[in-house]
Amino acid sequence: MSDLDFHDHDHSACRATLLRAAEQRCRDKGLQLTPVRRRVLELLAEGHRAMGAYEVLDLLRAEGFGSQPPVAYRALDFLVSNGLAHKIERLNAFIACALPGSRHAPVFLICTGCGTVAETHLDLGDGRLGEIADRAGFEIGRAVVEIEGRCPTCREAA
Amino acid sequence: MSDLDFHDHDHSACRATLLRAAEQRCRDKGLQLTPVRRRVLELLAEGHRAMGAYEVLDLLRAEGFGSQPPVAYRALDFLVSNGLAHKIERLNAFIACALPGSRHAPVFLICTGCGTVAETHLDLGDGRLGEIADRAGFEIGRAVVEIEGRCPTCREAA
DNA sequence: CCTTTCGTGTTATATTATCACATACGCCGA
DNA sequence: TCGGCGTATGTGATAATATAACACGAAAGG
Repeated sequence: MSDLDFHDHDHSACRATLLRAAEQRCRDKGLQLTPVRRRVLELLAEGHRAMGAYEVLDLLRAEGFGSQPPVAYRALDFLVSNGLAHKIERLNAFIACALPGSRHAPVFLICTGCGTVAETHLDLGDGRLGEIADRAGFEIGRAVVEIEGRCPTCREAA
Repeated sequence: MSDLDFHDHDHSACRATLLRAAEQRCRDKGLQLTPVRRRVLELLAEGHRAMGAYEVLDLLRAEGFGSQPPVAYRALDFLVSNGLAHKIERLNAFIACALPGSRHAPVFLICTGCGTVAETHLDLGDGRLGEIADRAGFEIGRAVVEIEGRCPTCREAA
Protein backbone atom coordinates (compact mmCIF):
# COMPACT_ATOMS: atom_id res chain seq x y z
CA MET A 1 0.00 0.00 0.00
CA SER A 2 1.24 3.41 -0.91
CA ASP A 3 1.40 6.18 1.64
CA LEU A 4 -1.02 7.95 -0.62
CA ASP A 5 -4.31 6.20 -0.71
CA PHE A 6 -7.76 7.57 -1.04
CA HIS A 7 -10.15 4.93 0.14
CA ASP A 8 -8.67 1.61 1.09
CA HIS A 9 -6.94 1.45 4.42
CA ASP A 10 -7.69 0.55 8.02
CA HIS A 11 -9.30 3.70 9.19
CA SER A 12 -9.75 2.93 12.88
CA ALA A 13 -6.13 1.82 13.08
CA CYS A 14 -4.86 5.02 11.51
CA ARG A 15 -6.97 7.01 13.95
CA ALA A 16 -5.44 5.21 16.94
CA THR A 17 -1.93 5.47 15.54
CA LEU A 18 -2.42 9.12 14.98
CA LEU A 19 -3.57 9.81 18.52
CA ARG A 20 -0.70 7.83 20.00
CA ALA A 21 1.75 9.74 17.83
CA ALA A 22 0.25 13.01 19.02
CA GLU A 23 0.56 12.03 22.67
CA GLN A 24 4.15 11.01 22.12
CA ARG A 25 4.96 14.19 20.32
CA CYS A 26 3.42 16.37 23.02
CA ARG A 27 5.28 14.53 25.77
CA ASP A 28 8.54 14.96 23.89
CA LYS A 29 8.06 18.61 23.25
CA GLY A 30 6.50 19.58 26.54
CA LEU A 31 3.20 20.50 24.95
CA GLN A 32 -0.15 20.13 26.66
CA LEU A 33 -2.57 17.92 24.76
CA THR A 34 -5.51 19.18 26.81
CA PRO A 35 -9.02 17.72 26.58
CA VAL A 36 -10.29 20.19 23.98
CA ARG A 37 -7.18 19.87 21.87
CA ARG A 38 -7.18 16.11 22.09
CA ARG A 39 -10.87 15.94 21.27
CA VAL A 40 -10.46 18.18 18.24
CA LEU A 41 -7.69 15.97 16.94
CA GLU A 42 -9.90 12.94 17.51
CA LEU A 43 -12.75 14.58 15.64
CA LEU A 44 -10.49 15.32 12.71
CA ALA A 45 -9.10 11.80 12.78
CA GLU A 46 -12.55 10.22 13.07
CA GLY A 47 -13.93 12.38 10.29
CA HIS A 48 -10.87 11.48 8.26
CA ARG A 49 -11.52 14.42 6.01
CA ALA A 50 -11.15 18.17 5.92
CA MET A 51 -13.52 19.80 8.41
CA GLY A 52 -14.42 23.44 8.78
CA ALA A 53 -13.72 25.22 12.05
CA TYR A 54 -17.42 25.76 12.66
CA GLU A 55 -18.18 22.13 12.01
CA VAL A 56 -15.65 21.22 14.68
CA LEU A 57 -17.10 23.90 16.94
CA ASP A 58 -20.60 22.45 16.62
CA LEU A 59 -19.33 19.07 17.73
CA LEU A 60 -17.42 20.57 20.64
CA ARG A 61 -20.46 22.53 21.76
CA ALA A 62 -22.58 19.38 21.66
CA GLU A 63 -20.08 17.71 23.96
CA GLY A 64 -20.07 20.43 26.57
CA PHE A 65 -16.96 22.33 25.57
CA GLY A 66 -17.04 26.06 24.98
CA SER A 67 -19.40 27.19 22.29
CA GLN A 68 -17.68 30.23 20.85
CA PRO A 69 -15.45 30.30 17.74
CA PRO A 70 -12.19 30.95 19.59
CA VAL A 71 -12.52 27.59 21.32
CA ALA A 72 -12.31 25.76 18.01
CA TYR A 73 -9.82 28.11 16.40
CA ARG A 74 -7.44 27.96 19.34
CA ALA A 75 -7.42 24.20 19.45
CA LEU A 76 -6.97 24.03 15.68
CA ASP A 77 -4.18 26.58 15.80
CA PHE A 78 -2.43 24.53 18.42
CA LEU A 79 -2.67 21.37 16.34
CA VAL A 80 -1.54 23.11 13.18
CA SER A 81 1.34 24.93 14.88
CA ASN A 82 2.61 21.70 16.26
CA GLY A 83 2.33 19.64 13.14
CA LEU A 84 -0.58 17.51 14.32
CA ALA A 85 -3.03 18.92 11.79
CA HIS A 86 -2.98 21.01 8.66
CA LYS A 87 -5.10 23.73 7.23
CA ILE A 88 -6.21 23.21 3.65
CA GLU A 89 -6.19 26.81 2.44
CA ARG A 90 -8.16 26.05 -0.65
CA LEU A 91 -11.03 24.70 1.43
CA ASN A 92 -10.71 26.83 4.57
CA ALA A 93 -10.76 23.55 6.40
CA PHE A 94 -8.60 21.45 8.67
CA ILE A 95 -7.43 17.86 8.58
CA ALA A 96 -5.44 15.64 10.92
CA CYS A 97 -1.84 15.22 9.81
CA ALA A 98 -1.60 11.77 8.26
CA LEU A 99 2.18 11.60 8.45
CA PRO A 100 3.13 13.11 11.80
CA GLY A 101 6.81 13.52 12.35
CA SER A 102 7.72 14.18 8.76
CA ARG A 103 9.66 17.37 8.31
CA HIS A 104 8.80 17.72 4.66
CA ALA A 105 6.25 20.02 3.13
CA PRO A 106 2.79 18.51 3.12
CA VAL A 107 1.10 17.99 -0.24
CA PHE A 108 -2.63 17.48 -0.48
CA LEU A 109 -4.53 15.83 -3.28
CA ILE A 110 -8.12 16.99 -3.10
CA CYS A 111 -10.75 15.08 -5.01
CA THR A 112 -13.36 17.43 -6.44
CA GLY A 113 -15.69 14.48 -6.88
CA CYS A 114 -15.97 13.04 -3.39
CA GLY A 115 -14.13 15.64 -1.34
CA THR A 116 -11.58 13.15 -0.06
CA VAL A 117 -8.21 14.61 0.76
CA ALA A 118 -5.04 12.52 0.65
CA GLU A 119 -1.81 13.74 2.16
CA THR A 120 1.73 13.07 1.14
CA HIS A 121 4.96 14.95 1.58
CA LEU A 122 7.54 16.51 -0.65
CA ASP A 123 11.09 17.56 0.03
CA LEU A 124 11.20 21.11 -1.20
CA GLY A 125 14.93 21.57 -0.72
CA ASP A 126 15.67 19.48 -3.70
CA GLY A 127 13.58 19.18 -6.85
CA ARG A 128 12.09 21.85 -9.03
CA LEU A 129 10.60 24.04 -6.38
CA GLY A 130 13.95 24.08 -4.61
CA GLU A 131 15.68 25.08 -7.83
CA ILE A 132 13.19 27.84 -8.44
CA ALA A 133 13.68 29.23 -4.96
CA ASP A 134 17.47 28.95 -5.16
CA ARG A 135 17.63 30.75 -8.46
CA ALA A 136 15.55 33.56 -7.02
CA GLY A 137 17.60 33.73 -3.83
CA PHE A 138 14.46 32.93 -1.90
CA GLU A 139 14.66 31.25 1.48
CA ILE A 140 11.84 28.74 1.79
CA GLY A 141 9.77 28.76 4.94
CA ARG A 142 6.46 27.00 4.89
CA ALA A 143 4.76 25.81 1.71
CA VAL A 144 1.19 25.22 0.66
CA VAL A 145 0.80 22.59 -2.04
CA GLU A 146 -2.78 21.64 -2.77
CA ILE A 147 -3.76 19.83 -5.92
CA GLU A 148 -7.36 19.49 -6.96
CA GLY A 149 -8.42 16.75 -9.31
CA ARG A 150 -10.11 13.37 -9.37
CA CYS A 151 -9.26 10.34 -7.29
CA PRO A 152 -9.16 6.87 -8.90
CA THR A 153 -12.63 5.98 -7.66
CA CYS A 154 -14.24 9.10 -9.04
CA ARG A 155 -12.39 8.69 -12.33
CA GLU A 156 -13.83 5.24 -12.79
CA ALA A 157 -17.30 6.44 -11.91
CA ALA A 158 -17.01 9.03 -14.68
CA MET B 1 16.89 38.90 -15.59
CA SER B 2 15.07 35.83 -14.38
CA ASP B 3 11.34 35.49 -14.75
CA LEU B 4 11.28 35.34 -11.02
CA ASP B 5 12.35 38.63 -9.58
CA PHE B 6 11.21 40.35 -6.48
CA HIS B 7 12.17 43.96 -6.77
CA ASP B 8 14.17 44.97 -9.79
CA HIS B 9 12.26 45.29 -12.99
CA ASP B 10 10.51 47.91 -15.06
CA HIS B 11 7.23 48.07 -13.29
CA SER B 12 5.33 50.46 -15.56
CA ALA B 13 6.39 48.42 -18.58
CA CYS B 14 5.18 45.18 -17.08
CA ARG B 15 1.87 46.85 -16.27
CA ALA B 16 1.41 47.96 -19.86
CA THR B 17 2.48 44.60 -21.26
CA LEU B 18 0.06 42.88 -18.99
CA LEU B 19 -2.88 45.00 -20.04
CA ARG B 20 -2.08 44.53 -23.71
CA ALA B 21 -1.86 40.79 -23.19
CA ALA B 22 -5.22 40.82 -21.46
CA GLU B 23 -6.86 42.73 -24.29
CA GLN B 24 -5.39 40.33 -26.80
CA ARG B 25 -6.52 37.34 -24.84
CA CYS B 26 -10.06 38.64 -24.50
CA ARG B 27 -10.30 39.42 -28.19
CA ASP B 28 -9.08 35.94 -29.04
CA LYS B 29 -11.46 34.20 -26.73
CA GLY B 30 -14.47 36.38 -27.26
CA LEU B 31 -14.45 37.65 -23.70
CA GLN B 32 -15.61 41.09 -22.66
CA LEU B 33 -12.94 43.10 -20.90
CA THR B 34 -15.49 45.59 -19.61
CA PRO B 35 -14.59 48.82 -17.79
CA VAL B 36 -14.87 47.35 -14.28
CA ARG B 37 -12.95 44.25 -15.22
CA ARG B 38 -10.29 46.19 -16.99
CA ARG B 39 -9.96 48.63 -14.15
CA VAL B 40 -9.62 45.85 -11.60
CA LEU B 41 -6.85 44.29 -13.63
CA GLU B 42 -5.15 47.68 -13.84
CA LEU B 43 -5.44 48.14 -10.10
CA LEU B 44 -3.85 44.75 -9.50
CA ALA B 45 -1.14 45.50 -12.02
CA GLU B 46 -0.48 48.96 -10.61
CA GLY B 47 -0.40 47.67 -7.06
CA HIS B 48 1.89 44.92 -8.28
CA ARG B 49 1.10 42.94 -5.18
CA ALA B 50 -1.61 40.77 -3.72
CA MET B 51 -4.68 42.85 -2.92
CA GLY B 52 -7.76 41.88 -0.93
CA ALA B 53 -11.16 41.97 -2.60
CA TYR B 54 -12.32 44.71 -0.26
CA GLU B 55 -9.25 46.77 -0.97
CA VAL B 56 -10.08 46.57 -4.66
CA LEU B 57 -13.69 47.35 -3.88
CA ASP B 58 -12.74 50.52 -2.00
CA LEU B 59 -10.82 51.75 -5.01
CA LEU B 60 -13.67 50.93 -7.38
CA ARG B 61 -16.15 52.71 -5.16
CA ALA B 62 -13.93 55.79 -5.09
CA GLU B 63 -13.95 55.81 -8.87
CA GLY B 64 -17.70 55.66 -9.24
CA PHE B 65 -18.16 51.96 -9.86
CA GLY B 66 -20.58 49.92 -7.82
CA SER B 67 -19.86 49.89 -4.13
CA GLN B 68 -20.98 46.46 -3.01
CA PRO B 69 -18.83 43.33 -2.62
CA PRO B 70 -20.23 41.44 -5.61
CA VAL B 71 -18.89 44.14 -7.90
CA ALA B 72 -15.34 43.38 -6.88
CA TYR B 73 -15.80 39.64 -6.53
CA ARG B 74 -17.37 39.29 -9.94
CA ALA B 75 -14.63 41.16 -11.68
CA LEU B 76 -11.99 39.21 -9.78
CA ASP B 77 -13.72 35.92 -10.59
CA PHE B 78 -13.74 36.84 -14.24
CA LEU B 79 -10.03 37.62 -14.21
CA VAL B 80 -9.14 34.49 -12.29
CA SER B 81 -11.35 32.23 -14.43
CA ASN B 82 -9.72 33.52 -17.54
CA GLY B 83 -6.15 33.32 -16.37
CA LEU B 84 -5.61 37.05 -16.09
CA ALA B 85 -5.23 37.04 -12.33
CA HIS B 86 -4.74 34.54 -9.54
CA LYS B 87 -6.05 34.13 -6.06
CA ILE B 88 -3.41 33.59 -3.40
CA GLU B 89 -5.31 31.25 -1.08
CA ARG B 90 -2.89 31.67 1.74
CA LEU B 91 -3.53 35.43 1.79
CA ASN B 92 -7.14 35.56 0.65
CA ALA B 93 -5.90 38.04 -1.89
CA PHE B 94 -5.62 38.50 -5.62
CA ILE B 95 -2.76 39.37 -7.93
CA ALA B 96 -2.43 40.04 -11.65
CA CYS B 97 -1.05 37.09 -13.56
CA ALA B 98 2.56 37.89 -14.31
CA LEU B 99 2.91 35.26 -17.01
CA PRO B 100 -0.30 35.33 -18.97
CA GLY B 101 -0.62 32.63 -21.56
CA SER B 102 1.36 30.03 -19.70
CA ARG B 103 -0.52 26.79 -19.35
CA HIS B 104 1.49 25.59 -16.39
CA ALA B 105 0.53 25.67 -12.76
CA PRO B 106 1.33 28.97 -11.13
CA VAL B 107 3.76 28.97 -8.23
CA PHE B 108 3.95 31.90 -5.83
CA LEU B 109 6.84 32.87 -3.63
CA ILE B 110 5.50 35.04 -0.84
CA CYS B 111 7.93 37.09 1.20
CA THR B 112 6.87 37.20 4.84
CA GLY B 113 9.12 40.21 5.33
CA CYS B 114 7.88 42.70 2.78
CA GLY B 115 4.76 40.96 1.48
CA THR B 116 6.03 40.88 -2.08
CA VAL B 117 4.72 38.02 -4.16
CA ALA B 118 6.66 36.65 -7.13
CA GLU B 119 5.08 34.32 -9.63
CA THR B 120 6.58 31.56 -11.65
CA HIS B 121 5.19 28.42 -13.21
CA LEU B 122 5.76 24.72 -12.90
CA ASP B 123 4.88 21.86 -15.17
CA LEU B 124 3.06 19.46 -12.91
CA GLY B 125 2.75 16.68 -15.45
CA ASP B 126 6.35 15.84 -15.09
CA GLY B 127 8.46 16.14 -11.94
CA ARG B 128 7.76 14.96 -8.43
CA LEU B 129 4.22 16.16 -8.09
CA GLY B 130 3.35 14.45 -11.33
CA GLU B 131 4.91 11.22 -10.07
CA ILE B 132 3.01 11.44 -6.83
CA ALA B 133 -0.27 11.93 -8.63
CA ASP B 134 0.45 9.15 -11.12
CA ARG B 135 1.30 6.67 -8.43
CA ALA B 136 -1.95 7.46 -6.66
CA GLY B 137 -3.97 7.28 -9.87
CA PHE B 138 -4.97 10.87 -9.31
CA GLU B 139 -5.93 13.07 -12.25
CA ILE B 140 -4.55 16.55 -11.70
CA GLY B 141 -6.85 19.49 -12.22
CA ARG B 142 -5.82 22.80 -10.81
CA ALA B 143 -2.99 23.25 -8.31
CA VAL B 144 -2.20 25.72 -5.59
CA VAL B 145 1.49 26.11 -4.88
CA GLU B 146 2.32 28.91 -2.49
CA ILE B 147 5.66 29.12 -0.76
CA GLU B 148 6.26 31.51 2.11
CA GLY B 149 9.75 32.58 2.98
CA ARG B 150 12.14 35.48 2.65
CA CYS B 151 13.09 37.29 -0.51
CA PRO B 152 16.76 38.20 -1.16
CA THR B 153 16.29 41.79 0.00
CA CYS B 154 14.71 40.81 3.29
CA ARG B 155 17.35 38.15 3.87
CA GLU B 156 20.09 40.73 3.55
CA ALA B 157 18.28 43.10 5.85
CA ALA B 158 18.21 40.37 8.49
C1' DC C 1 -40.44 43.50 -31.77
C1' DC C 2 -39.52 39.91 -28.69
C1' DT C 3 -36.58 36.98 -26.28
C1' DT C 4 -32.29 35.54 -24.53
C1' DT C 5 -27.88 36.39 -22.65
C1' DC C 6 -24.78 38.88 -20.24
C1' DG C 7 -23.13 42.37 -17.27
C1' DT C 8 -23.98 45.61 -13.58
C1' DG C 9 -26.00 47.22 -9.53
C1' DT C 10 -28.47 46.67 -5.08
C1' DT C 11 -29.91 44.65 -0.45
C1' DA C 12 -29.30 41.18 2.55
C1' DT C 13 -26.96 37.39 4.49
C1' DA C 14 -23.64 33.57 5.02
C1' DT C 15 -19.12 32.03 6.26
C1' DT C 16 -14.68 32.41 8.21
C1' DA C 17 -11.77 34.44 11.72
C1' DT C 18 -10.12 37.52 15.43
C1' DC C 19 -10.25 40.88 19.43
C1' DA C 20 -10.72 41.93 24.18
C1' DC C 21 -11.47 40.71 28.49
C1' DA C 22 -12.61 37.51 32.60
C1' DT C 23 -11.71 33.36 35.08
C1' DA C 24 -9.25 29.28 36.52
C1' DC C 25 -5.35 26.40 37.34
C1' DG C 26 -0.57 24.92 38.08
C1' DC C 27 4.09 26.24 38.97
C1' DC C 28 7.56 28.35 41.41
C1' DG C 29 10.16 31.59 44.00
C1' DA C 30 9.84 34.84 48.11
C1' DT D 1 1.79 30.03 52.35
C1' DC D 2 1.16 33.27 49.41
C1' DG D 3 1.56 36.08 45.48
C1' DG D 4 2.96 36.55 40.78
C1' DC D 5 3.31 34.48 36.31
C1' DG D 6 2.41 31.79 32.37
C1' DT D 7 -0.94 29.16 30.09
C1' DA D 8 -5.48 27.52 28.96
C1' DT D 9 -10.39 28.12 28.72
C1' DG D 10 -14.48 30.59 28.37
C1' DT D 11 -17.40 34.59 26.99
C1' DG D 12 -19.54 38.47 24.11
C1' DA D 13 -18.60 41.34 20.43
C1' DT D 14 -16.92 42.29 16.03
C1' DA D 15 -13.97 42.02 11.89
C1' DA D 16 -12.91 40.14 7.39
C1' DT D 17 -14.13 37.41 3.59
C1' DA D 18 -17.64 35.77 0.40
C1' DT D 19 -22.22 34.62 -1.68
C1' DA D 20 -27.43 34.64 -2.55
C1' DA D 21 -31.23 36.67 -4.66
C1' DC D 22 -33.29 39.84 -7.35
C1' DA D 23 -33.94 44.20 -10.58
C1' DC D 24 -32.44 46.64 -14.46
C1' DG D 25 -30.34 47.74 -18.83
C1' DA D 26 -27.69 46.92 -23.11
C1' DA D 27 -26.51 44.02 -27.03
C1' DA D 28 -27.32 40.06 -30.10
C1' DG D 29 -30.20 37.35 -32.92
C1' DG D 30 -34.55 35.47 -34.42
